[in-house]
Amino acid sequence: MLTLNAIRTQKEEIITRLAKRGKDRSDIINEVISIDEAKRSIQTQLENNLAKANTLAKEIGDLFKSGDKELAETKRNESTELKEETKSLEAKLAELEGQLTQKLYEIPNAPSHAVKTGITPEENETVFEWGTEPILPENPKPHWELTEKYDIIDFELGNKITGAGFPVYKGKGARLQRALINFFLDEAIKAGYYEIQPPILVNEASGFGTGQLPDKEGQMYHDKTDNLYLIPTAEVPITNIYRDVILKEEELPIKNVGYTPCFRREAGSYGVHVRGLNRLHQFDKVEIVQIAKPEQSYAILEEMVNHVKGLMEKLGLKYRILRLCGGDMGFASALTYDFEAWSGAQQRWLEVSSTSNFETFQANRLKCRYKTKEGKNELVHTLNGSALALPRIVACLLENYQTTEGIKLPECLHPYLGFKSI
RNA sequence: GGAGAAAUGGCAGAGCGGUUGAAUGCGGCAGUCUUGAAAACUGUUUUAGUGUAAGCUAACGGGGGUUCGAAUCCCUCUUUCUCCGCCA
Repeated sequence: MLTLNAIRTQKEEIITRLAKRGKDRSDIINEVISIDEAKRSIQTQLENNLAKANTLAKEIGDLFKSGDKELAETKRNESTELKEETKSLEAKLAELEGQLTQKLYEIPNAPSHAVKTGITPEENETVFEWGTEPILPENPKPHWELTEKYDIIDFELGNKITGAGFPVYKGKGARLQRALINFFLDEAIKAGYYEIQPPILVNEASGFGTGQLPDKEGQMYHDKTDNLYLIPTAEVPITNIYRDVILKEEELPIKNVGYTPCFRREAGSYGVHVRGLNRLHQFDKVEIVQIAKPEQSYAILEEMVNHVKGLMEKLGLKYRILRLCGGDMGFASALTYDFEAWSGAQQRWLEVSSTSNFETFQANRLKCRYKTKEGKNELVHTLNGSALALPRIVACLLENYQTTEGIKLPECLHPYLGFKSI
């Protein structure tokens, strides 16, 4: 969430930046400010009361010791009265605090200055393109036909075991998954990332920390017995490592990478565009996460984008990079680049990575700070990106590398695969 | 799953109803000494809110209660440890 301090001191700027999401939020910002003012005034009264009560308590203690029972009794009554008042102030304060956090939770992150105002995906800006249209045989097959033809991914079997959106990878299909995961992890490690294998079930506090809760409750699978959530992305457990942590300045930036399965309920998605691997309930993803000092975070975002570019180019997949417009960005993001790979047989772009700077939005919820050289604690910036999400990469690899003699997979994967083609 | 014990500052570890935001030790930081370092000595060393500031307030796992007053008593939740059972 946005910091109260930012809302108080840079109100106009925040309103301007929020407007990039295509909706005016000045009302809610003003509400926050007025609730905060009311809250602070109550708080001052309450603290004065408590100070009085503390003094009285000390006096009473002394009076009892010196044996002046009568005066002690008088003061005791005085203190009891004071307590009534304190209770009602506490109740008011709690209520205002509740309102305040409620409002703060409703406000999305303020988009960075580089972000274009807009609402729909059509308004995203293409900032980079690479690669050429793959040369395919006559009547190229979409991946869901190829997976069936070569018997490498079985959607029907997944239906039987679990349900739609949970495919079974078989034989070379399973090995391709494993190869991609290892390839992505190794590339990240070469780039200086530290590998983490986190839990894939997280508690409520972690869901709040990265912003999935309270809003996107319905997007996650929830185990009610133990009140745990299946992660929609490794971002959740990996970023939550730093919840309630004060880092040393020299530790930053922290670069972590982790492979996890990801689970998304995808409530409300349907239609041809979700066929095959295009949209799944369970999929594999390698995620890169960085924790940075504010002044370095945008340079780091570029570095992360370059890392993903390198992966796409080694895989030889035609792709483009979009800078999302305000309205298409996630709730917590200040700036997001989406990578889309070209799917030769479907003749459409598929999103394969989303790389974002959250600035202090997550850090504020996480209470993740670092101690500056001057000894002050300041919120860090958090960033993350998919590097990469597997299913659509697999779809594009299968489609774009299909030939009449089989699917000839790119060279960078050969050492990981143990074979060259399917 | 059953039985028991515990949770205090960066760490270790006192305190068990009234100058205890918290003894003591270690660690960290600054200084004295030294050519430099070590040792020794001296000082300092949590976070958040509020206020121009002095200050005030809150926090001893979380939440609630008793009391004029709680780290200290009571309830509850969570976590950790030990023993037993089960088990990849």
